[in-house]
Amino acid sequence: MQISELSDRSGLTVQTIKFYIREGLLPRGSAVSATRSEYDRRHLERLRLISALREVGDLPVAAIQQIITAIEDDTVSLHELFGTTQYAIGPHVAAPQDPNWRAAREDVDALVRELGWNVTERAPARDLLAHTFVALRRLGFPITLTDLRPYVRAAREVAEHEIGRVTDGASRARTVHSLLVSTVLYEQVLTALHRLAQEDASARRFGTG
Amino acid sequence: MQISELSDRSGLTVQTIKFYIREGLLPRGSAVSATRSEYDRRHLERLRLISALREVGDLPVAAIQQIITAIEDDTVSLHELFGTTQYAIGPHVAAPQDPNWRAAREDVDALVRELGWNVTERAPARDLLAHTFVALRRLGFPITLTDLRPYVRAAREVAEHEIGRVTDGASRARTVHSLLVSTVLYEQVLTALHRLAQEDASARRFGTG
DNA sequence: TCGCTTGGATACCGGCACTATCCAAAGGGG
DNA sequence: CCCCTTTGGATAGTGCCGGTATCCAAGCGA
Repeated sequence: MQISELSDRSGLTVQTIKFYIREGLLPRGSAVSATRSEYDRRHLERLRLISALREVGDLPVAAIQQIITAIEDDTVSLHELFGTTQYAIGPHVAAPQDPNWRAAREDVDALVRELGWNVTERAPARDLLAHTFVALRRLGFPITLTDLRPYVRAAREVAEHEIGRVTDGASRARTVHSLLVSTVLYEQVLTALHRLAQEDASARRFGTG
Repeated sequence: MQISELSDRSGLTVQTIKFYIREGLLPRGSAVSATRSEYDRRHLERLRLISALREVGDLPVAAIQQIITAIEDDTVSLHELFGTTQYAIGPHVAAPQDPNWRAAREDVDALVRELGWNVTERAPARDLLAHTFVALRRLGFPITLTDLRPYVRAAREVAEHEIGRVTDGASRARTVHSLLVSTVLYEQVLTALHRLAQEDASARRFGTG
């Protein structure tokens, strides 16, 4: 198919597709002549993946580029791809020497150790959690490990479910999509349901009717 | 205190503080002379709140502005403030006439109804969830209500815990902070723990050691 | 033949969250 | 009292990001 058809079917403009090619998110079509290239189903699927990661997952283009690079390297295992995705998602904070921050990060590391979770030292999610600790404490809402218990429980159950859902038998492409979907997209599902459940709880507690 | 001290204590530059005043996130100090204003503890607390919502919650300035406006209006109830926050957080999607989108949104509405949740029709989280449905289906990963069960359970438990934690006896300012913290900041806590739990699950399932 | 599409390159744009500058009018230490 | 710094307030500029727009030469196709 030509780029115009790719555009129609993906819902993205030709310009945007060219942009994604420039940025290395999408491989070039196979050149048929100097002014014609042929695109196939995989290009379309790739574009759908990019759209999902951008529009739903809200990932920056640069992060998607890193993920794509890992996807296209067949020597990258599923777990390594997972790590790449986590790292690309961020946040990327240069650890400040603020003692409060250091203490929070220490608490996070202790928590992970206590839970026995097998998580990289560099996982940005550690920083994200530490960041929330610092902010909570600065606002005068100290956080303790018992406060976290319900969150840990919920996170563990949901994560277990997600990783278990990754289809392992199919093609690598399919499996990889399955993994990304389970992590990036279902994170949004959890967030959305969390907000809805909060609103309901708020209505019951504070609502007037 | 003067603006320079406010700057030191909040960790924000004088420029940024002035910017927040211009944007209506922070009230002006009480003018002492043409070139001197007095700031107090509330200004500092406000700045800490703004920083938390910006840096940890990743809210845009415009969203924080809406929340602040609601905070400062004493006639706004806690539940209304909650709604304002949810709305400010977004996403703000102009519902397209795409039939897939309509169907997804219908599914979300049906789910909310079935759960008996008391949630506004306009809650952006409905759109967020619908958005994920569309993306998942386009990628060939259809989603069913049973898939959602673990998420619903987790979301409900955590939300219940959060709303229950909102301190109701203290001053309005304190209660309001408590509510915002419980929603915006703990959303990040949940996200971070979710990612960590996923990495652990991934390590166990796909890890090499 | 003639208009439309394409590949490829380059330039440009709008939104966002600051950041820099400037000015006149105070402080305030020596 | 002098002079250096700080401040309030306004206006302009910056850097990043994710696209858009434009242009050109080279096909394609009716």
